[in-house]
Amino acid sequence: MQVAPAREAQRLSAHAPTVIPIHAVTPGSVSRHGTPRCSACSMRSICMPPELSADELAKLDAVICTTRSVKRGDTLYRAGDMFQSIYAVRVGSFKTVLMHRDGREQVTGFQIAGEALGLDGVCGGNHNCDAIALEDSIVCIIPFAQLEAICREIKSMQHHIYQMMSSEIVRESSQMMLLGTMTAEQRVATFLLNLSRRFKARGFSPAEFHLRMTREEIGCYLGMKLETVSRMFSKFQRERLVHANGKTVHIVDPEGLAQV
Amino acid sequence: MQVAPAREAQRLSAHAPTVIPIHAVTPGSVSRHGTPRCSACSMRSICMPPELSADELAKLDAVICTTRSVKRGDTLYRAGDMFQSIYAVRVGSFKTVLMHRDGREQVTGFQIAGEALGLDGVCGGNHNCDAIALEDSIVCIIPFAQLEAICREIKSMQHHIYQMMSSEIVRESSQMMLLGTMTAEQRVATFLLNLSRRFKARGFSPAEFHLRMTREEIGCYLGMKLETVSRMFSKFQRERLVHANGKTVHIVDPEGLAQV
DNA sequence: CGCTCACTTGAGTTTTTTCAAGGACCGTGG
DNA sequence: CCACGGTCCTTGAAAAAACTCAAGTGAGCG
Repeated sequence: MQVAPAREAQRLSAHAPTVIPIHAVTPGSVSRHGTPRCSACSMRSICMPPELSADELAKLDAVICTTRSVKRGDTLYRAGDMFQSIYAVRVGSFKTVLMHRDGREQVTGFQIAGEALGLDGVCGGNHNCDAIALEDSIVCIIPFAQLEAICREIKSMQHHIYQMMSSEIVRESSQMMLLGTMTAEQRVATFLLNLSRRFKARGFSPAEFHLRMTREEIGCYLGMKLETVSRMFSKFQRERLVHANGKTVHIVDPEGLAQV
Repeated sequence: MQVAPAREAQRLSAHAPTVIPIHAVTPGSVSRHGTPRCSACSMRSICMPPELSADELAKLDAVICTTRSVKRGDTLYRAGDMFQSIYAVRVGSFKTVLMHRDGREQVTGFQIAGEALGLDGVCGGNHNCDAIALEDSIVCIIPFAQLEAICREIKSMQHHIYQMMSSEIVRESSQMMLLGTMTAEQRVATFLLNLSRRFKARGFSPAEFHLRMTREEIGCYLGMKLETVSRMFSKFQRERLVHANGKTVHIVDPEGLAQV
């Protein structure tokens, strides 16, 4: 079920754990990652506030000067690691996993291109969860101390960072509602529609996409067992709401799915 | 079960939805709320970074110049209200409630004295949930635009606000883990221990306290029905872990509770 | 003093999990 | 090119957990 990474990276690049102003990404631009400068980055409209001057962009370029590749299955950071930077996913996708002492695991989010990682590390100075690449991925490294300095100078950047963090709070609230009040069926439907919406917002098909995560990871995110996730996929298939073949998903009837 | 508000307000004043540096509050100081100036506020050590100069405090005083009383059951703000300020609970306690179109409700947090409210409003410019007082309460009003201005000047304030927001992200992650992976028994145990810890951090008894929320609100926060909450309380009572009489809770065996 | 609201408890039902088995797909190496 | 091993996915049947419905109790308030 693992398809060519380059194409897949693009397909999946439209989550929204930390809400950032979202624009379509022209296909092809995502994989062009030789330029670590924000001023030349095709994803700038996704990561950054829109109203930056050339002068302000230059300041950003001076700070965000490195990227990092993370192979599928490798960690970008682990819980307990010292916090120094936040990250913007440039290519690929990640999951963040919170681990309890007794071994219980909770996937707290899936992040794709244009989305932020590591905001949980600001408090306490250590990362709070593991960030693991779901496929070969590339992130921009944004040293937080320097970002703070920029935010003291550029009002719109300051506000943007506050908005990013607030968006993450809101996203997590929604996920709490999902976990606290929805049936297994509703959770899976909501999950698929959320993915769909994010893909659409990036200019990809909202109806057909590939999942980079396993049924187990989905279950771990939605608070249910992998078998239950699988049963819900089968149920939606019987009801002609979704056509799923392994990790390939085709949403046939989005309205029907929303009414589940 | 509603006891004299003044005493109760103090008892409950030790949650930690948005983690803020926590110190004991000397009894009596909380209800002395005629002074809306941070420089003279007995809770400053809870709300503010410790290393502020007199000059910096003066700037804060100029901004945080109003408080607001909210009667039990009244809303501090509602979902959809325009966002202008964040709030610090000075006296009393609140719940934040997220409502789905179909009527489903999720309590996303309980906030007590010294804790922040409204950070979810930064993104989008509107509040995202309802904040409802669990008892007669008083909040400090902190206009966010002015707070941002201060943060551009005072580095430690800037970092403090980032930490507050990050703490809220971390708190919500933990709640997702609770909702996603724990049994009803574990959820209630975790809830009680969390309350206990927060009370203790404020100088109140970690072993004995009053709940300001109903079983239904607890259930709504923990993703279960009120009957299930009640059964867990009874179970803990039978097992001599907790002695509960209505809203009065006595934690008899914290270690045992932690091992549930 | 009576009413209402919150809480407790029991019995039966529903949902989800657990355990188990089998099948599909992928990458590897012969 | 094909066989093989591992991982992932699907499905069924039984068990466990939580919910629903229902009844009854107790405490605070007007």
